[in-house]
Amino acid sequence: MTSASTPKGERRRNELIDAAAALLAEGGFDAVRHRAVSERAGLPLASTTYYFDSLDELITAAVERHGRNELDAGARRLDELAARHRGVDTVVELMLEQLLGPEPADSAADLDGVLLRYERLVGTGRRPYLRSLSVAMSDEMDALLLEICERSGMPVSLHRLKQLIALVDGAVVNALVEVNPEPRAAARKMLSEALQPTA
Amino acid sequence: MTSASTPKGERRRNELIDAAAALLAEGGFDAVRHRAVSERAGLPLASTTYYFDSLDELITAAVERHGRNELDAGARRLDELAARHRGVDTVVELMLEQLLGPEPADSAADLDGVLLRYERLVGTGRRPYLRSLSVAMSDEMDALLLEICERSGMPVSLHRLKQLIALVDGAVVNALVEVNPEPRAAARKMLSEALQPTA
DNA sequence: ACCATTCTGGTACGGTCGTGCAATTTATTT
DNA sequence: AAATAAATTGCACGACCGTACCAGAATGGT
Repeated sequence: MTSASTPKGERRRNELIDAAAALLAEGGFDAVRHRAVSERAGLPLASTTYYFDSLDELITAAVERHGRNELDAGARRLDELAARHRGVDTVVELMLEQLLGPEPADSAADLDGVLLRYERLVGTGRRPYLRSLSVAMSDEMDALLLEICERSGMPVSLHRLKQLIALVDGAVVNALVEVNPEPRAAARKMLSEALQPTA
Repeated sequence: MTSASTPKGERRRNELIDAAAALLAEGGFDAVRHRAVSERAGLPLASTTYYFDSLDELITAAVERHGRNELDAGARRLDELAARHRGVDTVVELMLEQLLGPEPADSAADLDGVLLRYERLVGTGRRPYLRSLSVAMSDEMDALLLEICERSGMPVSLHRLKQLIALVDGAVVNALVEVNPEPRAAARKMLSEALQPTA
């Protein structure tokens, strides 16, 4: 069964997705297992196979939930963003917050969070069933970023935006291998330089 | 035992690394397993645990072998590269060849090859034991690319080079999620625009 | 009341995995 | 050739995995 039909069933199914999304955020794709999800949700193992035809489907739901949470948080931030001129540094910070999530106090936690976004990108390469979902979420992210720039008096074309995103993503994946990885700082530097009026 | 002490042992250990590197290139990190490696090398299962203390050590050796092969091939290409002025398009192609490997005729094979490079980058995030190795290989790659630009009459600073690499890497990881992924084409476009004298 | 459908959860099967270890083969020394 | 040491390997243990199965409980329509 791929979807529940009673309200209670729907609630349980939902709890499983929440648990799966949390595991995904903490340990990546490999952490999303039937047993781990069911234990986390406090539900029996068999409930995971009852509500999801396969593990792939469960993972898909977890990716969607996690992405949706992030995009919603981004949209909320955007709602509170007044339209006014902003300096480069501020815009950079807003974009990073959107692309990498809000910066946690613990820098190790930041690494984990950042890691997942890029595991999702690369992991989609070996998981074709995630493609359409990933594409849709990327498009939403693009729209959010466009709006941020717009409202900050620094409008950019979609084309230019994709350059900037590539710059951030590239900076991050390269920073991930460093002995002391600070992907956010690396991305900040790249983005800041690229947005500077001119050098 | 982490290293063999007889010539024959050294040879066998070497065959295991070759097999592991091949599996890595074909199926990513998850494909490097004791049993798969031993079968591929035509050696008994226990030989993998005899020559390598753990799977991590075997994976490390495979990553090193694979990276070394690629860097050596790059160095060989560089040796045959005469110093003379080249157009942007040509330099772009040379850089992509270095960063993503030579373009195979089969575009599906290209995807596999490209995927691995980025699995390695992101995978290093969750495999700290690969960090120092990955850093060293990245540095070698930087040197190779610097030299390519130099010999093509288009010298760049290390700082600028890192921007260009980030651009390529970012374009690739974003292209990986597309319904019809053409990471090389996406990277080519980005890089070409960035190197254009000015628009 | 009934019954069909939906849901629940305990359990087990067949599989892959990393790894430890005793036995065996091979090499070296006496 | 015998004794000793080193290198090699067959094998199995325990863990974890996805998933199928099925008896029973809850639910909702009649």
